[in-house]
Amino acid sequence: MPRTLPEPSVDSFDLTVILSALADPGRRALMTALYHSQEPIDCSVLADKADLGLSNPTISHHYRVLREAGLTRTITEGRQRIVRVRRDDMEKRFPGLLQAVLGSR
Amino acid sequence: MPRTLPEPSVDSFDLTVILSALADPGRRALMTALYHSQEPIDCSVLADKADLGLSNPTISHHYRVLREAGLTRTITEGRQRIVRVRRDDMEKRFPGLLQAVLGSR
DNA sequence: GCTACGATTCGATGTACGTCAAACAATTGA
DNA sequence: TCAATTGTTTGACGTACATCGAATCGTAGC
Repeated sequence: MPRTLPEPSVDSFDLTVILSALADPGRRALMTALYHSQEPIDCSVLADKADLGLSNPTISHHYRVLREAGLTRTITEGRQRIVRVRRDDMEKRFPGLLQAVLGSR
Repeated sequence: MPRTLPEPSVDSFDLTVILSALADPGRRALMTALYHSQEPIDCSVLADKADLGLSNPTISHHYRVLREAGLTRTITEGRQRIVRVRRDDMEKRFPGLLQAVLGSR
């Protein structure tokens, strides 16, 4: 059965944690691809699309950092992981931030 | 005679550097106070206003990081340093970013 | 059950960063 | 010229973090 991986509530979003998450180029590449894809997407597909030169453990680590910051929601689907941007929550808490960081080009 | 301390041109702004600079709570406190003060302000006055519990060397280091990221402009005025936010440059390069990060308070 | 597969966790390693005390530099005023 | 003031640089220390290989976990399909 599908389940949602642990994530923070909107109220506990921490700007320091969020900016630290977005400061890393690899994580920002993932977020940019995810942000522009609109649809939820398979983690490995997204990783291919972002085309980082990183190992699977490292990419998995980055997904965890993004999720635990509150930027993404991850749902298990069999052996896959489906990830999406938490647009509404981010917009509610830090309006305009994602657009400003990821929106350019 | 007053002089402007070294700073990057708008074209060489690096989002990774900028987000890393803003990710630190102390630097963000300085930036928030500076952002809301509108006027250029003396560095030590700003540091008092931000009320960080940090030593002078550390605060000086943070000012340098902010300046070298392109977030601030610093001008020497005798023994003082006058610092201001590079609003126009930031708005041109990353529109909405400062407002999203510093505006909420 | 057993095997293959996708993804995470563990352990280790190198590097970057925040922090401070001490030393240094530059300016002001006597 | 000298001393006080203001801010920076240097050097050191501890911690946090990005990264990878190897081991582990959970699911799918036989």
